[in-house]
Amino acid sequence: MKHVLTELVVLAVRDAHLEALLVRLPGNRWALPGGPVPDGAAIEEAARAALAEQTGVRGMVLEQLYSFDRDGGHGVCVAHIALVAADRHPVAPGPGVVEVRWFGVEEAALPALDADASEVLSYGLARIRAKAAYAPIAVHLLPEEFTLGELQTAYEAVLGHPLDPRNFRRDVLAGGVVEYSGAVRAEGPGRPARLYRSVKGDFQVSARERRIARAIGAG
Amino acid sequence: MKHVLTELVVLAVRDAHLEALLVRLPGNRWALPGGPVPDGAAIEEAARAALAEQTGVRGMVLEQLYSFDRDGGHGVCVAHIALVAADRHPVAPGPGVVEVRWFGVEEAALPALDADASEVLSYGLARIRAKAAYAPIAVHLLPEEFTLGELQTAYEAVLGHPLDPRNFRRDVLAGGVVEYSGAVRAEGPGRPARLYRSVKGDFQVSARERRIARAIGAG
DNA sequence: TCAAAAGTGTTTCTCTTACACCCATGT
DNA sequence: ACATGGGTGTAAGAGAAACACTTTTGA
Repeated sequence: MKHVLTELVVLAVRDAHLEALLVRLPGNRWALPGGPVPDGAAIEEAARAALAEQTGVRGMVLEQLYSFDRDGGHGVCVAHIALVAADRHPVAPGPGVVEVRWFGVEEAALPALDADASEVLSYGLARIRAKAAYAPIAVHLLPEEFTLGELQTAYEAVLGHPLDPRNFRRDVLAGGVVEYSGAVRAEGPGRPARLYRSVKGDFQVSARERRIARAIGAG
Repeated sequence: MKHVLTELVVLAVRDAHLEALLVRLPGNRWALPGGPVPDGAAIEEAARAALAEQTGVRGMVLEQLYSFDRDGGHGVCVAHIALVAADRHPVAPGPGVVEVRWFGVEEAALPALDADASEVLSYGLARIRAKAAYAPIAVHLLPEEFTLGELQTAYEAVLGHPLDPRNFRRDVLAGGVVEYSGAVRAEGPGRPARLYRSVKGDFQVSARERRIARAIGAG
C-alpha cells in the first residue's frame, strides 16, 4: 500500500508566451498544483478535482505523463499535463493555497521549485514540445473560435521558434484539423481575420497527417 | 492509500514474428507478467523483480507505459514495456505460475485475456510501433552481435511491413547506431553476413537522427 | 554449378523550405 | 493616406522511395 498523489503541469499561452500555472503554499513555497488520489477514486478525476479546488481551473484537456516514485518508495506521484485556454480559466486560490499565478516556462522566469517538481515540469515541457511536432495540440490552448494568426502564435510559443505564415496556413488547412467558422473578427486596425474552430473527432495519425503535422512543427 | 502493482508487456522477435510473453496462472487463466509494488519499493525495481520471479527473464530494457486505475479505484497498475532478446532469456515459470509462453501478438494467436490485460497489451504494441518509427529500438530485441539482416527482420516484425534492404542499410549505417564488429558469421548457404553491435551511448534525437530514424520506419 | 543470403548506387519524385507582395480594415 | 495585421503562390533544394544485379558461400 502506498499513498498516491497527482501533480499537474498546467500550460497556457498568454501574450504569446508559454506559461505554467503554479501555486504558492504557506511558507512561500511554490509548487505544482496537485493533491492526493483518495482510495476508491480514479486518478484522472482526482487530478481534475485537485486542480479545480486549488486553482479554480476546470474542464481542460488532461493527459497522463508519467508515474514517479515519491517519499522513499512509500508514495507514487502520477504526473499529468493539462492544456488550457488561459482567458477561459480565471484562477483563484483554493483552501491551503496562498496564491495562484502563471509563470513563463523559461528557467529565469520560474520561482524556486523543489527537485521533484522541476523534474515533472521539465518532463511536461518536453512532452508538449515533442507532441506539438506531430499533433494538433495548440487548439486546446485557444478559445473555441480563433484566428489562424492566434493558432500560429500558440504553436510558436510552444515550440519556441517562429513559423512561416504561408507554410503554416497551407499545412494546417491541408491537415483538416480546423475549419472555417464562417465568421470574421475585426480587432483594431488591419484586415479582419477569419475565425476557425477545431474539427471534432479523433485524428487517425495517418501517414499523410503525420507528415503534415510534422511540417507544422518543423518551421 | 491504494495498492500499487505492475504489469509488463514483454516483447521479443522470434522467428521473424513479434511475440509477447504471457504467464498462465492456476485455473487456466493467461495474464501479463507482473506483481505488487510493495510499500517502500521503487516501481521499476518491483517490475523487474516480478518479471524475474515469474518468468526468469531479467536484465532487459524497461520503459514505463501508463498507469491505470484498478480494482474500482482501490488499486493502481503501472504498466511497463520490456524489450528482450528472446534467445538470451530462457523462460521458466516461478512460484504461482503454471506456464510461461511466447505468443504472436496478432489477435488470432493470443489466448483469452481479461479486458484490462488486453488494454495494456494494445497500449504497449502501439507504443513500440510508434517508437520504432523514430528510435533505434530494435537493437534491444537482438543479441549483442547481429547481422543487418536480423536487424531488418526485427524492424519488420515490429512494424508489420517489409523494408527495402538498400534503404534500410543506408539509413541504419548513416545513423551511426550500429558499428561493424569486425567479425562475420556464415550460417548455411549464402554469403556470410557481417556482424554489427549497437553503439553505446545516448542518442540525442538530433534533427538529423530523427530524420534517419524516420527513414528506418518509413519503408 | 546451383541455390541461398549478403551486399551495393542511382534515379525519380515528393515534400519541405524559403521567399515578397497585395488586401481589407481602423485611425 | 497610412499604419496594421490578414491573406496568398511559386520555385529551388533536400529527402524518401523505388528499383536489379553482383558477390560469396554451402551443398
